[in-house]
Amino acid sequence: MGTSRYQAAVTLAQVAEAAGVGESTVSRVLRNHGSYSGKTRDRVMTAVERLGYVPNRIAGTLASTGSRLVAFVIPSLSNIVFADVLRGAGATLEENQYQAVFAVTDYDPAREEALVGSMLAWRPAAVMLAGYEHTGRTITMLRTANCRVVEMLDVDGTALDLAVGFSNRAAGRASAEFLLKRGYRRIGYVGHDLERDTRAGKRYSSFCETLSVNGVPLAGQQIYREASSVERGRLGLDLLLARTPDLDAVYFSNDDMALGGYFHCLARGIVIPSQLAIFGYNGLDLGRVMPQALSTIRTPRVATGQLAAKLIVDNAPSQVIDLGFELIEGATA
Amino acid sequence: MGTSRYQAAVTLAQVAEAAGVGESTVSRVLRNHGSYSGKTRDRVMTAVERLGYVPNRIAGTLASTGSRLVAFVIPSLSNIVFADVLRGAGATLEENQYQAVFAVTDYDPAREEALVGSMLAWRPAAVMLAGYEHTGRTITMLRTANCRVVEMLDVDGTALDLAVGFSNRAAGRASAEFLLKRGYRRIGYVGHDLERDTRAGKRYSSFCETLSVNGVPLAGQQIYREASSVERGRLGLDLLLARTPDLDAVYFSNDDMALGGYFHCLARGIVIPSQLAIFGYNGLDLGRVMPQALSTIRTPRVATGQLAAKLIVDNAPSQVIDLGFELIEGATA
DNA sequence: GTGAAAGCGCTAACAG
DNA sequence: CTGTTAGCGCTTTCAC
Repeated sequence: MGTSRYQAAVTLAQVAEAAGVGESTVSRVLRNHGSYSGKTRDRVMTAVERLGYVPNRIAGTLASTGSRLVAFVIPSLSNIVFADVLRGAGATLEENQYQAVFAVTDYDPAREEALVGSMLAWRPAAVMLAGYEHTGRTITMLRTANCRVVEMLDVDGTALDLAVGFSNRAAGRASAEFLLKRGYRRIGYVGHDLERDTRAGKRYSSFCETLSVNGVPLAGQQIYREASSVERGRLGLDLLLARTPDLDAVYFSNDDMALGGYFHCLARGIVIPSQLAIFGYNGLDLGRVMPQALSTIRTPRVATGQLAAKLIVDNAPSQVIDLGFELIEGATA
Repeated sequence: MGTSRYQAAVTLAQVAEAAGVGESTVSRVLRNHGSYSGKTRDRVMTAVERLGYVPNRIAGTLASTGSRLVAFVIPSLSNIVFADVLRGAGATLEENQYQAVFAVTDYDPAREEALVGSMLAWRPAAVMLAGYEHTGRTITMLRTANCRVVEMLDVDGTALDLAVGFSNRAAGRASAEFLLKRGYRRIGYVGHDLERDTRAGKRYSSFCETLSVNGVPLAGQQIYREASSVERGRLGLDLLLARTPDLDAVYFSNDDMALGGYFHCLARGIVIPSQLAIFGYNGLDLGRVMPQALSTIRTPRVATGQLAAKLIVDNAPSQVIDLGFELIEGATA
């Protein structure tokens, strides 16, 4: 077993010989492309079955020009957002015999650059990225490569080729307008690494601007340089309230952070929303299940993945598609 | 842009010509394998830079015998468990220039079979699976293929080649023993699809057996046929308590389900743990952040991924590695 | 409807 | 230290 179990793989040539036909005939039958008689098909399939032949896609891809590989270069797998996108794309790609390959950048543009480079070495049909913020070299590589590019989960910027998502700026603005409409005036923010998660950064700045424009500047904030987590949401709210006890509402960078904030309130006996309102972002399922439904913005993550995949499969022309989002008026704000 | 932007990719031969050297020299320099002078290296690298050459790994893999592809065939991406495993494996694989490819089965053995088949077409160096329960054909394909196989997250069974994980049976037993030791005697279970998530099934049966052996049979259960979720945890506990109001503890199939149960108790004013104890499984970070820390079992998911990758990179002999787990005595049970 | 032959772009001997 | 030469296993003309 293991390393010692060597067994030369069956090749198409062997199948051809066993079936007593030419190689190209086997290839035609297997890909159901071109013409062949029912009789030959049976002979080929019998040989395939008997020998346990598994086509070698590496060779197939090299021989034909285009590959059916789609490369996802995403910031994180722990963040359910990207898992949702991948899930959305999965079905469509699979139906069309595409294969997904992926790499994780940890929100680091330099890593993204390196990973895009190594992905391109597989000559993928498309590269799928998050957002518009890439290094110059990443952009150059992508432009030079003969492949489609989809920038996902953002539409606030200039697309390289295709873009599918929604406006993070609009989401930040909508969140601010909602809190203002509800009458909150002492509003704080608890967030995670804005520099690297540029989409969270766009929501934040747009949120703040909207508050300012309405004469209600942000009353306090706690921003971590690390990734978001339930724990940082809880600690962040604790710290923020220690500095600014008179807040009446807090906007969190996402639902995970908001859940942490919710837990903090529960633990400290802070009544939601009368004493403190909480607002999140993402619209995760768990927000609906909390004792008080989380007020948040639901983003079309699965749909983004689905559409991104469909655009690639259909070889659609370059375009930007805004799928919008939905504001959930829960019970926490 | 898009589909119209065609640009034949630069090949190694072109680089060789531009640098005025042979193809194999370029290959050696690029792979830093074999010997070459500093002078030629510079000429090659200059040409590579100038032409923007990106090696074609498809061709490289076909020419050399072994591929550096590792295929992950996992049940789900929404379940953080598998994201953790992938995260663990990612770094090691990357350092060693391996590329991860993946496909999602949705806990369906038939889909697993189909996906393993199409993965094998890429001639991966290894196929990474969850658990031991596979169809006969899947097993045959895996045995016939000349590649390593790692079954992850379980050690209760017979490994095909390599296995890395922990004992789900032991985890179920430990959970039961813990609850008994704490004095609970009216114990219920709320779970998700046991037939497909066979690891959850093993925990369940082992949990029940342990209770029975100790003369405290399971007092009630609510089992869904669908995947786990916070929502099903909450609804499940609601239904279970409606039928069996006198429970003093509930074992959930995982932490997500347990969180749902926790939310239900909060919403209904059920005091934890005096009125009802809650016990989960997985040891997710959020369990520590809940107002009352969740009592659960922490599994080494990232470590499983890391080790699985390391075994492949090191081409280790066939073996089964039990990484164990840790019981977290939280505040909910 | 079918086969022969020429590559796809690279790596891996093997000479030199 | 470097160039030449076979392939890797398949797809794709192009004849027949």
